[in-house]
Formats: sequence, C-alpha cells, structure tokens
Amino acid sequence: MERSSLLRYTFCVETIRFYHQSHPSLASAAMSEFHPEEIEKKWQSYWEENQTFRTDTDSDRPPFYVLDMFPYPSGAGLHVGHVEGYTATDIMARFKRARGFEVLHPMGWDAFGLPAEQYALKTGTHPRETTEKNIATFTEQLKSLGFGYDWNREINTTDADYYRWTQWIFLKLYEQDLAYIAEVPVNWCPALGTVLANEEVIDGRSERGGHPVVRKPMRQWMLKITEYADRLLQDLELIDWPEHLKEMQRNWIGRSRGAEVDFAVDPESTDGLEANIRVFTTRPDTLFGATYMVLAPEHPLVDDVTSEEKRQSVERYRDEAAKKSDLERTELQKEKSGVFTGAYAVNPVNKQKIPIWVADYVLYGYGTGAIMAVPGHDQRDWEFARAHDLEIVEVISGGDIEEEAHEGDGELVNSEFLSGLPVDEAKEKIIDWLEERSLGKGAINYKLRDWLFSRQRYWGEPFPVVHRKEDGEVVPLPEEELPLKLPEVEEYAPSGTGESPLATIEEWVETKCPETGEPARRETNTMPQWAGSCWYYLRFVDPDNDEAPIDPKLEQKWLPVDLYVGGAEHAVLHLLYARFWHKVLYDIGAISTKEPFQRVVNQGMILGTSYLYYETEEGEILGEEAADRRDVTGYPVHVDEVRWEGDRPMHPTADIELDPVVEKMSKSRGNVVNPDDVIEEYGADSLRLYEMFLGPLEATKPWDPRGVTGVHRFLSRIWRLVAGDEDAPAGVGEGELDDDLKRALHQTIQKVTEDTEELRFNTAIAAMMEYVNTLYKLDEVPRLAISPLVQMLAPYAPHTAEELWARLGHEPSVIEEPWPQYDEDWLVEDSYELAVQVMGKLRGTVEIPQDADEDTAVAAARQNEDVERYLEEKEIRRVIFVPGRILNFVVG
RNA sequence: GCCGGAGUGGCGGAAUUGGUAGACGCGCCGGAUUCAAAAUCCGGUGGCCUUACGGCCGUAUGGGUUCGAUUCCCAUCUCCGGUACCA
Repeated sequence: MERSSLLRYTFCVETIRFYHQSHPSLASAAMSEFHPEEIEKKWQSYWEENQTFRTDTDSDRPPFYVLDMFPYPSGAGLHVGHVEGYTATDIMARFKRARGFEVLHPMGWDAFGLPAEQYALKTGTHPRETTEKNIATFTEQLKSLGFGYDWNREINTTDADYYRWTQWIFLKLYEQDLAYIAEVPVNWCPALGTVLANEEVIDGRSERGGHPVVRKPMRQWMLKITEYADRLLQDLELIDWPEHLKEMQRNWIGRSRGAEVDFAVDPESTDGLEANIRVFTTRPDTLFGATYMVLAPEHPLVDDVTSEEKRQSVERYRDEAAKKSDLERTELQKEKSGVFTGAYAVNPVNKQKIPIWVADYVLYGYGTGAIMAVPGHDQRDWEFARAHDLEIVEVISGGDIEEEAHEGDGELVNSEFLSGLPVDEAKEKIIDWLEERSLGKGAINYKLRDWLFSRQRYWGEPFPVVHRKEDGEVVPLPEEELPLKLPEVEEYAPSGTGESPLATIEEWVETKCPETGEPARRETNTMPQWAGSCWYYLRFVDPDNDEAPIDPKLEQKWLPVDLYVGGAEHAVLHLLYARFWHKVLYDIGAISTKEPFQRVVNQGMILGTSYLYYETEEGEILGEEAADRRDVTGYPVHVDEVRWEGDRPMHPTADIELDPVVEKMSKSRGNVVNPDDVIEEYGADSLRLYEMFLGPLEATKPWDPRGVTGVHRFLSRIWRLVAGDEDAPAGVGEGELDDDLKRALHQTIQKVTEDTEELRFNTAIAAMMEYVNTLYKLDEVPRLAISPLVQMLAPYAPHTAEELWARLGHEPSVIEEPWPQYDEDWLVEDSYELAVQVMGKLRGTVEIPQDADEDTAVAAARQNEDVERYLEEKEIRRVIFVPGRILNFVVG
C-alpha cells in the first residue's frame, strides 16, 4: 500500500500522529473512536476538488439518469422529507456508477414562486436576493449530506439563460395554436387590490387580512392541454409508474364515453325561439327517462329561453351563483337549488315537452354545460326532482325509484324500441338511432380542463409577446430577442387593477411591435411556477447549450429519465404538465422521446411527534388523560420545550404529562425535525442511513428521535472493526475466509445488490447489519471479508466508507471501485434445516442434505422425537414434500 | 360518496409463484467490563399455561378454499392518501 498517497487525503491520520506525539496514551482512543464530524468535511472537499461526480454525457459507458424533483428554495431550508428522497437517488446514483454506468445526477432550483414575492412585499427585499440567499443555504445543506451531484449542471429557473428557453417553448406552444387568451374568473380581492392564488383564499376570504374575495373574469393565457388528453391517457402504458399514480392521472384526465344529444327548445314556450340545447350524457340509454333539463347558470342560452315572468327570479339566482366560489358551490351540496326558466324543450325520442331549469349543480365547465335530467337513474337528478316536485320515470328495471335513483344495470322499460334490452345494448342502439336522424352522436368527454397559464405576479417568467395597440393583435417576439428579461421594479405591490406589478413600469410595458414597429404593450402577466419545472429535466443534460433547449443527440441518448423520485403531492399536476410539454416538443421534432420519466417513485411522508396538552372551556389545563375527551382543545408544546421525566414527556411548567401524537411535520405543531441538528449530533451518514432504514421508501413513516442511535451504532461497529477496539475483533488480518464466512459474504453481496437495485434500502441495510454481527463473532477479521462490505456501504454512508476504504489501505476513492460480485456457488449450503409438520402444524426441524429426496427426508424426520411422537400409532395417509421448503405428514 | 393504499410484538418494520411468522433496529431484562456511571461487548425478549420437557393461542374482525393461509377468495371494521354535484 502506498502510504504517501493516502496521507495526502487523510488529515485524520495526521491528527492521530499529532495526538500520538503529544499524548501517547490517547492514541488508541483517538484511533478507534468514530467521529463523523472529523471525516465528513474532508471527503466532501475531496469529491469537490476531484470533480468526482462530474458527468461526461459523451461517455461510452451506458447512461443512467437519476433525478430528484428539484426544490423550491424556501427560507425554512431543507427538511427531513427532502433528505429522504435525495438520499434514495444518491444511493442509486453511486450504486449505478459502481455497476459501470455513466450516471447523470443533477440538482437545481425551482426558484420562481410566491413566498419570495410576498417577502418582497413585506420588506422590500428583491426576490432575487431572497432566492439567492436561500439557495446558498440549501446548497450548503445538500453538500453537508454528501450528495454526489454534478454541480456544473446546476439550474436555476430564474436565470435569464434558463427562462430564455422556457419562453422559447411558450413561443412554440403559441405557434402550434396551443396557447390562447381567454376571459377566466380569478380570485379577486378588492381590499388588497390583487388576484390571489387558490391557496391564499380560505373560506372565501384572503389569507392575509381576511378580506372578502370575489370571482372576477380577467384576461388570461390558457394552454390547450385538453388537445393532448387522449395521448396523456394512452401513453401511461409506456411507462413504469406505480399503478396508483397512473390511476390518479387517469382520474384527473377523466375520460368518459357517452353521447351528445340535441334537444330542441319548444318555440311555443319562448315566443318562437328556434334553438337547440346540446347535452352530454354517459347514459343515452336512459333518454326516455329524461323528465326535465338543467342549464348551468353561466350557460349562454339562459337569457334567451327565460320567460318574462321568470326573468327576475332567474337573474337573481344567477347572481347568487356567481358570488359563490367553486368551493362553496360544492360544499353547500345538501340542498339542490335551482329555478324554472318558464321554457320547455322537446325530448327527441318521444316528443314530450320537458321543463328547462337553471341550477348550479350543473357545471358550465364540464360537457356542454347543460344536462338532460334522468331522476330515475341519477342520484343528483333524483334529489333535485324530489326537492322541486318534478316527474320521476323508471326506464331501467331492478331498483326502487321511490327510494333512490337506480344507477346500476338492468333491463330497459317504458322505452319503446329500447324496452327489453340490457343497458349496454340499449346504449349502442340509441346512439345509432340518434346518428341516423342527426339528433346526436357518440361522444367522448374529459374532466381535464385547459391549463390556466398566467399569474398576475412579478416573480415569474415574462411572456414573450406584445399586444399591438392599433388592432389589439398578439404578436410573438422573434426568437432572437429572447430572453425577454424581467425588469427591475421599485414596488412589488400589486398595480391595484388586478394586473401584475409589471404594469406599473411604463418604460418596460410601452414598446413597439416587432413586425410593424407600431406602438405595442408588453404582456404584464407572468407564467406560473409550473412553467420552469416542466422541462428542467431536459436542460440538465445540456445546460450550457445556447442553440437549443437541448442537443437532440444528447436527448436521444439520455432521455427518458431512468428514475425520478419526489413527493406524492406532484403526482398529478407537475407530472401531467411536464408530460404535456414533452409531447409538444416531441411533435415539433425537438426531442425524440414520447415520455419524460420512465420510472417514477414517490417517497413517503415522514411524520413527526407532537406533544399536546388540553384545555377545557373554563381554562383548566389537562394532560394526556384528557386525550379522548370531546370538550377540550389540544395545544402543541414545541418539541424543544418538552420537559422529559425519564420517558414521560411533561409540560414545561405545569405538572402535566403531555399526549404524544404522530402527525405531519409542521412549524405550527412544533414537531419539525431539522436535518442540521441530526447531522451535528450523529453525522450525515447516520442521518442518511436512518432515513433509509426507517422502512420502505414509499411508505409514510414516523420519525423516532431515538432511532438514529441504532444506525449510528452500526456505523460505529463497522468503524471499530477496521480501526480496532478492545471489544471488537482484534483488527484486520490477511487470513483467508473460511467456508461459512465466505457463504455469509456472498449471500450478503447478493442481498444488498438486489435490494439496492429494487430500492429496498431498509432490507439492504439490515443485511449489512447481519453481516457485521457475523464479523463480530470472529477473532480476527480478514481484509477480504471487510473490504466488500465497505464498498457496499459506500452508497449509503459515503463518508464513513471512504475513510474506512483508505484506512484499509486502498487507493481513494471507494467510489471508483467496481461493485463487488457474488459467486453463485457460495450461495447454496450443503445441507439445510427442513421444517417438518404433522397435519400442517410445525413439530420440529431436521438437518438434511441439499439434494435429499423424499425418502431421505421422511427417514430423517422420523428420527426426530418431537415429530415421531405425533406419528406413533397413526396411519400416514399422505406425505407432502417440497424440497427446500417443507415436509408435511397427513395422518388419519 | 367514489378511487387508490395499508392494518403483523411495547415501537419502526421483515417474510407473499401459499411452505419454520416476527429478520434487522429501537426499547426493555440479565450478565461482563468499571471504584461508579456512560459507552462498549455477550445473552434473552409475541401472549398465555407449565418446575421442566413441552403445549395452546397469535399477522384488524368474521367466514371460506387448502395437507398447509400474514400471503388466495367473500363480507365487515379502522386508518392514511387522492378526489369530489364531471352528467
């Protein structure tokens, strides 16, 4: 071993020398104790100086792209939930690298967003400053965990060099006719003079100040994601996502088959109005049971059909509905409200005249905004009919429509030519019938709506378009003029008109049309936070390209992302939006892949423990004994203020035992675990290992403050195997491995390799723990037995592994070493313990040779007293022998 | 309500083409070491019965299939996540 090269990197050894010279008696203690803080910084700088994690995208090694959902750099810093996902990907990145892959594992910042702008409003600090400061904190935290990111590829969505391409993609969407302007209602707060995001509105009032919020239509950019609904649905087949995640996307897209049917308005009831009301229904088979119609309050025909005597009540109803937010409309669902318009429509199948109502249980945004109501076979219609005394007709047998609507299967009745048919056939037949007469047609509908793509905010990507004053035309900027930079502003306060603060910057807003040179205004909306995160995974592959968002050759090689890990909160929107943009880029030939993320895994939430005390209405304070009482309110005590009496959590001042409750971590519950604190106490490797050992990656798991000691102890045990300690085996030796040890080693390599590959990190760690326990039983540990263990540990606890690898006399870095191989021959043992049952109950075990046949097994079993006792004087009717598994006697 | 997921020791969890339930860790108990404690090392640890050998019960609950069920089927309960008048 080359000591000199080793010493260049191991200042620990220097430290120990120093100790040895000045305090000879301390040398062995310093040598043997595990002090993560002394080695972690050292190896972090080693990786940085050596550019260990730099990715060569042109490498000949097979590519592996492992990606985290990049964070919004909030002021709160990294939390243990981030650490969980990022550790998982870091393990995979390091593992795949050792397995011979060229690994791309980048990190960046989703840095546009509301909090920085709100902070700017309060303090006048530019969001860029806040963002930079937060990014610095995040970066330091990520580095302190030893994550092996290629920082040369760092992306920040707020950099003009990045959002230049976000704007470019918008221009492409516009060219493809996928971006359009519409009047859409937004949450307008007159008191604050601004538009609020949904999450800023609580119970119809603003989160800040509690001012009333109303819905006001404003000019907005929309993206036609609905045009891609079918492909977004179908291409789910191409990707390896967890089934529940695909299901959520399917539900969100919400494809349903049915028919569109035209109902003519009865001219006699409307002073001769000639009009059709088109409805969408998934149950055209129930057409004969349609006894009334309902228009959504916003439906344009409402005005036309309403009779003079009903006009006043209809208008009043419509105004009421407009005031309600979507939320209120759905929450107040107990009573089905509505008013009669005075008009009638004609049911096309039987020419019956049915009344037309207006009701807000029909949504303008779905289908055609109008329905045919079939109260006999739709529960909502049934409730409405009951409330307003409308006719209910049974057209499908099998239920009791006096009690409730019968939505299930059955045979058609009261339906002329459909009567007698089952539902499925009736659907087919009626659609044909309608199509022959041009009264309707088969149709498909989606729940998915077009994507509201603008915000009235400052801190977002500006739209690269102008509005020409003379004719109001929207004119896109030429590509060469990108990026259109976000200007500096004096004030972050909203303009007061509902427009973004950009509207107040005259010299920026007033411009010229790039086509004609005539006066024009810039778009003052900005893009939503989703925009930057919709394509960042492409940019990581080719972050400095100034010709295109990504070099198509590199895209072909590196996409789709092999493994994408992040929180379940992005299961629908982020993943759907990114898939949509990806498909658009595919369609214009910018990229070659249909889907961005081949495999997605959601890490589970990590829960914290809150400590509650209870208070009665009289102000009496109670402890955990009041947990089940209903007349008390619980209040959390911050975890740092809990006073511990042994293992009893106590109120800081009162003599009250607190009630521990496991729940989502949040500042207000005082139960947040800060990763920095854990690192300080136990080191980064212990934190990483603990989060992985806690349970399956995808499961929701409670954080146990005592649990970290277990994995810390495990690392310390490995450390002392190498460094030596009086209670550990007597140091590392050069001996060969005996057969038992060799088997244990190869079995461990197999288990750790397979579990790591499948992201079963908890059981991989357990296997390494078991192996360490085995090693502790030895008198001396062969170097050949411990070196592979250190290699397997490296993805999980990289700092400790690097240090041990060096101390074992190997060249740094362990990361450069190929993954250890296992030998199949050493996985099987000569003999095994066979479980023996009598009548399915375990009665004993016998040791038999690996290749023993049934006769040998039975003979061995009958030698066993515990087994034989149950077989005596009984007739053996049947013997079930599954080699390697079980031997079962069935006796009579 | 609907969709998806999950219920296993005091706790986190392990084991499913059906085959020794409780790996590994925490906690707890005992021992070694120590003047003592911490740390460390070794051993034990699902419940009940038994002096012991051993037996019985046990994977949310109740049924079923099977030589054999944590695993498959039916019904029920509870919890978590998503979604909510989507015609």
